[in-house]
Amino acid sequence: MTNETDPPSEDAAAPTLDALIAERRRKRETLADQGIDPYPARFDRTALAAELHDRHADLEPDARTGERVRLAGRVTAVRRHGKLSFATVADTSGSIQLLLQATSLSGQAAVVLESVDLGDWIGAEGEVITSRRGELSVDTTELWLLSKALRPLPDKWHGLTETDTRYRQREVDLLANPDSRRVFEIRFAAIAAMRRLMESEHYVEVETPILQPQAGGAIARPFFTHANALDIDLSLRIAPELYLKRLVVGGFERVFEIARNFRNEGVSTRHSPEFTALEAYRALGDVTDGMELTEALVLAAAEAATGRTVFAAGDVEIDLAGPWPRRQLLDLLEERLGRRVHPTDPLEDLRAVCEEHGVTPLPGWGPGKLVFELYDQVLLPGIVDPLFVVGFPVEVSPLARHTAGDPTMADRFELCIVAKEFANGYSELNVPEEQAERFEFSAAAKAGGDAEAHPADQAFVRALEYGLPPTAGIGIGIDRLIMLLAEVDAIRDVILFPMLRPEATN
RNA sequence: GCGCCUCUAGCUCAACGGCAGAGCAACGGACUCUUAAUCCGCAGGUUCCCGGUUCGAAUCCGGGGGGGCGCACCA
Repeated sequence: MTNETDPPSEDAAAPTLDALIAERRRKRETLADQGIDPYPARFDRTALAAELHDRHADLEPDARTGERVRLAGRVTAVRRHGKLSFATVADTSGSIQLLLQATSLSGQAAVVLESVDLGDWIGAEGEVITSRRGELSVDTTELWLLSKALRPLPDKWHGLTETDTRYRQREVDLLANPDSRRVFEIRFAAIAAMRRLMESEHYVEVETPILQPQAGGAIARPFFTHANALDIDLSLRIAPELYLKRLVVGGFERVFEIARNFRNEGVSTRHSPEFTALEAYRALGDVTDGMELTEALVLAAAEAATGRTVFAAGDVEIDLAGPWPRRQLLDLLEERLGRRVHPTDPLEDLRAVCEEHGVTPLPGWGPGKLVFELYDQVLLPGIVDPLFVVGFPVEVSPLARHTAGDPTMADRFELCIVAKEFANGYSELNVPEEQAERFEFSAAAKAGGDAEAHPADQAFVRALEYGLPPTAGIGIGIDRLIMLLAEVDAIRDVILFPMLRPEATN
C-alpha cells in the first residue's frame, strides 16, 4: 500500500462539479478494487459521540480509558499529518475526534483513510482516549466506509447560506448548518411534548380528511383537486374543525389532531400555504378551559424544547411565564380608542372610528367585522407579552357560541404574542338551528362573491342535530409557535421543505 | 399581484466599464498531537438566461428566470 510514486493522473478532468464527483467515484472504485465493500449493509455501533463526551468529561490530557467503542457518522473534517491524522465524525448526537495513527491502523483502515472525503459516512473502532491537547478521541484501529458522499459538501466554516439552496436541498442545509438542525430539533421536541400533554389529559389523537368535498372550519381560500375515481372536485382542508366536532358528537369526548392545513393565499415570512395547527376539542368545557389548555400546551412545548420561558423576538424579549392575562376585547379597545365600541353601534359610527385610526373599511364589512379590524390593525400590533383577548364579534366567528345575553358577541379568545395571533379558541356553537342560520348568512356572502366566506355545511348541521355537548375548542398555530421558540423570523425556517417554485430543468 | 434587493469556481465571497480573483474544498508533495492544522506546488468559470449599448460588459440598459425582503390578502 505504499506505491506512491505515480504521477498525477494525466487525464484528470477540470475540477468542476462533475470532476469533483468523478474524483470521489474514482476513490470509491479504488476501495472496491481492493475488496472493500463501499456500501456495506449494516454496522453495529456501540457508542454515540455525546455519550462518550458525557462519560469522559473530566479526563486529563493524554489519558487512556481501555474502553473500546464502535462509532459511526459523517466525516466533517480531516487533518492529515503524514503518519498521523485526525478526523471529526458527526453522528446524531454530536461530534467526536478520531485519532488515526499509521502504526495502529489495520490494513483496511489505512486504505479507507487514504480515500476518505469530507461528507463520507464511516464507521470506526478503537479505544477512547484523550489527545495530548486533551481532546477526547477514539484511537482508531479499524475504519470502514459506510457510504460515499459523491458530492462535495458546502464550506465547513461558512456552511450553506444561499436561502434558495437551503430550502430546496434541506438535507444539505441540515448537515452543513448546525443552527438549522437545532431549529428542527426544537420543532419536533415541542410537538412531542404537546402530544404527551394531550395524552396525559386523555385526549385521543385522531385523523380527519384532508381531501374534502367542501373546505370549512375557517375563513380561507382552499386549494382544489380532482378525484378521478368519483369524478368529483375536492378541496384540501383549511381546518379540521368541523370533522373534529362531529367526532365529539360521536362520543369521542376529547380529541385532537395535529393537522396540516392548506390555504391558497399569500406567502410571506409569516404565512405558508401549507402549515400545521393543533386543534383540540373537549366535551363539557368552555372557552375558559380552552385558554387553560392553550397555556399549558405552549408552556410544555417551550419547556421541553428549550427549557426557557424568555425568548428574543426581533428586538424585544418576551416572557412566556404564566399565568397570562385574560382581557375582554371590548375593554381593551375602549382603553386604546378612548371610547367604547360594540357590534350594535351604528355602522356609520364604527366606520368613522376605523377611519380615525387608519383602518380603511371595505364595502362588505358589517359592524362585527369593523370591530374585529380595529382589533387586528390597531390593538394587535401593540401587544408584546402573551395576552388572551376574549370576546369576539359573532359576525367573524361563525362557529362559536354567542355570549350569554349578547347575541352579537361570541365566547371566543385569541392568544396574542408579539403582535401575532398564536392560538384561537371558543365555546363551540352547538345549537343546530343557530348554526344553520349563521351558515345561511355566510353562504349569502359567498354567493355575493366573497371567496373566503364560510360555506354552508349541511352534514355538519345534521351532526349537530344529533347533539354536540357543550364543548371547548382550540387551535394553535404550530409553525408560529416554533418560530417563537427557535427565535427565527421566517416561517420557512421552521418548515423542512417549504413550497417553492420547481427547480428549472437542465 | 406591485415595489426594492440579489444571483460570479463545489461552498463562502472579491473584482463594479479595461487580462475574472481569493479563502475553503479538490489534486500532487512534506509532516505522529491537530482541532478553521501548517507549509510547498497545481488546477479549477456559460459571471442565472436572452438581447442591446460600447473599441471593450460580471459590471451599464431592456426582457426573462430563481430567490429574498417590504406592501397587499391571510393565520
